[in-house]
Amino acid sequence: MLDAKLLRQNPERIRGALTRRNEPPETWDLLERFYILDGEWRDLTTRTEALRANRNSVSQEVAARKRDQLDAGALIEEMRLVGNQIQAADERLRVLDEEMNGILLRLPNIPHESVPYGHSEDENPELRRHGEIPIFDFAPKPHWDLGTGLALLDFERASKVTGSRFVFYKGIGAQLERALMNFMIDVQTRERGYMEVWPPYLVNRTSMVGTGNLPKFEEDVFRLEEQDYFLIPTAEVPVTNLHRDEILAMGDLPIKYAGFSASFRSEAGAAGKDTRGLIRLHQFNKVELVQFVPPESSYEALESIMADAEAILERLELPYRVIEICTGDLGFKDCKKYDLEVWLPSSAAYREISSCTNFEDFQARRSNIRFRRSDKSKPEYVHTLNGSGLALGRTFAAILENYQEADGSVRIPAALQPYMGGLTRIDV
RNA sequence: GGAGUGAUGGCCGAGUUGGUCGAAGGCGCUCGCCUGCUAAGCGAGUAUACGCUGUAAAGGCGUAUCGAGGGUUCGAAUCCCUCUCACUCCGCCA
Repeated sequence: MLDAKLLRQNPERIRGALTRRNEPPETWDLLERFYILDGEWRDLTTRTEALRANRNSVSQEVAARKRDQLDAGALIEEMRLVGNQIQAADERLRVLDEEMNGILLRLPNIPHESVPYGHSEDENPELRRHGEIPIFDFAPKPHWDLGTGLALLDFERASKVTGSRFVFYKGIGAQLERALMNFMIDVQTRERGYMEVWPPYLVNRTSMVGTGNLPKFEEDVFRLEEQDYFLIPTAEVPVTNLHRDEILAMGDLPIKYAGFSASFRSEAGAAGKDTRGLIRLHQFNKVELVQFVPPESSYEALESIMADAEAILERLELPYRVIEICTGDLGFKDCKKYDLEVWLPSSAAYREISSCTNFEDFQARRSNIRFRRSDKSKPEYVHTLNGSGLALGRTFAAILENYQEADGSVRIPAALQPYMGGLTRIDV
């Protein structure tokens, strides 16, 4: 969330951000509403605190008189009235507070000045491409055909057991998914300085609010009926919340975690989109990279986190491109974001496989994650970042499609072979 | 799931016949002194947020915070209620 002080002191900056982001009128209404509430809140706070100060000093007086065996009845009576006024004011302040906080939690982040202006995803600039797009002398099959043909994937039974948008990985398929997990985690922990974490898959509401997944996007996630717990939509949520309400030492930073988890998305509103295959499931696996850094180095960290994700694609020798997200396509909590998109031959298109984001202090402020430069200095908010490194399901799909052969068999990328017991190809 | 105990400042730990408690004491930390080095010793300091005021910085005044929320009271760390979490024992379970 944004700093309430910033809203007060620099309304033009906030309005500029909303303009650049192409925010709908509702967001503007929220902002104007905030200013109205804030005026009343500050006025009432000042007056209430004066009443409190008065009551505190008179109460001392009461204590003194009682000690001296003097009558304090008049003072007590007077303070009873003051107490009533305070109570009424508190009531109103609580209401104001709640609504203001609700607004703050719903106002989007301010895009970094370097983010290109644009209205929608169509205006996201492509920064660069890597790898050779494979040329097939046959019609490349989609991964779901390859996967079911090789008995690696079973969508039919998954929809019997659970429902649509779920999958069973089986046999070599399950092994491949597990190999991807180990490969990705190993690269990030052994070569790129991340600490491995395996987080809870359920989190409480406070954690979801902390990362910015709530209150605005409740329809996108799964919630337990009997308890206010949510299935994590990404490991970003539990891993970022690891340090909620903590004050870190400068020497601890940067903190870098690579977390493996299943991710759960309700995909509300995605009816009809990507209905086949591994691209859009209610549950998928992902290795997520999360960093906590001092503010001055967060943009450097964004570049490095992207490089960490790219390392996986490069080692798997998958063709991909990098795009930068323009202001109009930026997520609610993002300051700046890059997407990595992998080539999928069956659709002859690049598809998102990783997204690397700098949130600056947006999440840190919500979840109260701070650090001290030295023992004497005041706590400051850290900057948080994350990036997928990578989404396993989409990587699985990309391998099947890019490494397929005319007969429907699939070669195993060299980097993965040690994780597959030396297997070099999956034969029909 | 049943029974019980507890939650105080960076840490430990007093305080529970309500008032002089933002909170004793110790440890840690910071600065200064002392000191061949180290250790020890001496002195001072050491929470956060918000509001008002104000500045080049600072500061000043006030309010709130003793797990969270609510209540009683002129006044609550201290009394009452609800919740959360931790620990112990029993049961169950991977």
